[in-house]
Amino acid sequence: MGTTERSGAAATRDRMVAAAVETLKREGFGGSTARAIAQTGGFNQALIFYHYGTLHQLLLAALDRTSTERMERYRSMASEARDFAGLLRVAAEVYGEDLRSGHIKVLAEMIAGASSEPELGPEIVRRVEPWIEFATSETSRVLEGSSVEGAVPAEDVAYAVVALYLGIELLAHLEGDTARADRLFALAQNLAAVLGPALGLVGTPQEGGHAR
Amino acid sequence: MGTTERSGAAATRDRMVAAAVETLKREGFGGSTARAIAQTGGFNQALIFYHYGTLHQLLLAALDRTSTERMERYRSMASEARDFAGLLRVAAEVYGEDLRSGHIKVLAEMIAGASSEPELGPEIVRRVEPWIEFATSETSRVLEGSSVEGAVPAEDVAYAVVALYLGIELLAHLEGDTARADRLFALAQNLAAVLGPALGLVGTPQEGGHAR
DNA sequence: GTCTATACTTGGATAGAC
DNA sequence: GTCTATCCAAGTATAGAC
Repeated sequence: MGTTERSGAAATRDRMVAAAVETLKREGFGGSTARAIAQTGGFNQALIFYHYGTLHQLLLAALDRTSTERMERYRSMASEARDFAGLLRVAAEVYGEDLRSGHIKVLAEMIAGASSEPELGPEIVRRVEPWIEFATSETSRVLEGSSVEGAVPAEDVAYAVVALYLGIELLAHLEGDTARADRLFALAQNLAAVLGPALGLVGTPQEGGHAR
Repeated sequence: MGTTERSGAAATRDRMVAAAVETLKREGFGGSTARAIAQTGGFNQALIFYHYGTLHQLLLAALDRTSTERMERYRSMASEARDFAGLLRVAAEVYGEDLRSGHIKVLAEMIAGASSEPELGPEIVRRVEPWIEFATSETSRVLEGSSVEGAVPAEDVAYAVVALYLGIELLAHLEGDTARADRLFALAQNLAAVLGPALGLVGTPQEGGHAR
């Protein structure tokens, strides 16, 4: 039991969330109508309203699922990295998965879509915050003891990193091309190898349990 | 004459584009319906189809207008800057204008909205490319003669910069807060002051005529 | 809990008067 | 060239049968 499968209701709700995620990735926010999602999942459109009340609730549930799923992945990724370069290396790997699978696209689409549905705004803000917090704690860890600690506020760097991720998603999917994004991570790793030691950046994120 | 005002047709088309831009900023892609735009501009909804054929064409015209307008501003800004730090300073200023006025939001919304309207994709790609090219040429200029030239491909940096701009737009408007973005530019200027000289970054973008 | 049928709304687009 | 009126498609959401 749990979130996997089961006869009846829970299993259906699961399938519906999965269908919503897939539709958001493929068709974007504007293309994720109740009818489109139902067709993707092979169930009836009316079920969405029976189980979730409104389409927005289902979309938010979809965002919740990808968000927590990926957050786990990013956390375990970060806990494995031993230094700054290693953190960047695994980050590139995990982000590569996202880019190709479209997980972050769900977030970007929901953020952009929120402009036309004001009621979604606050709900989405709540779901973006954990990512900024995660990026902040990883950044502080990397900066700890470095020569720029104090001069570089971790929150600001974290904000930039999250923004960069979202922007890359937008561009990569627009052009249907992930090669540039891949090269960007390679470049970041090279720069890290050069600049990191010079600034005294190390970061020892493996001390576990530190999760916010 | 020209793009400013005139009796009749040209003036109306101008008002329509202006209304489309304003609506895109305020309501996002999904909220920019023909009816919403017409109401914003105080003209009749049917006029859009008379003058532009389809709503998409008007939206693309709106993107064209903001895009070329802002490109001029960015170009003249860049040509005034004498070194890397100066470039960052004026960039912060111009981007601040954009952030508050919502000019880049139009671009971000169109990119995100393109997911659900496949026909828009190629048109939007065409309108994003000049920005990446502009960022690329500015980046090469800054890197020229520095110690990292050769190790740092200008196109990749430019891609990252454009992505970052788009991402900041999404986040800033979601949270209705431009303070973080402002601090980010302040931070970038501090880092530039420290790292720039160390890497031999200078950049002398004032040699004019170098456009594109 | 799931389906079919349908009410209601909104939006893109066209026709035709002025 | 601009307006009113209207058509038609697509969307959210509900009612009611199974």
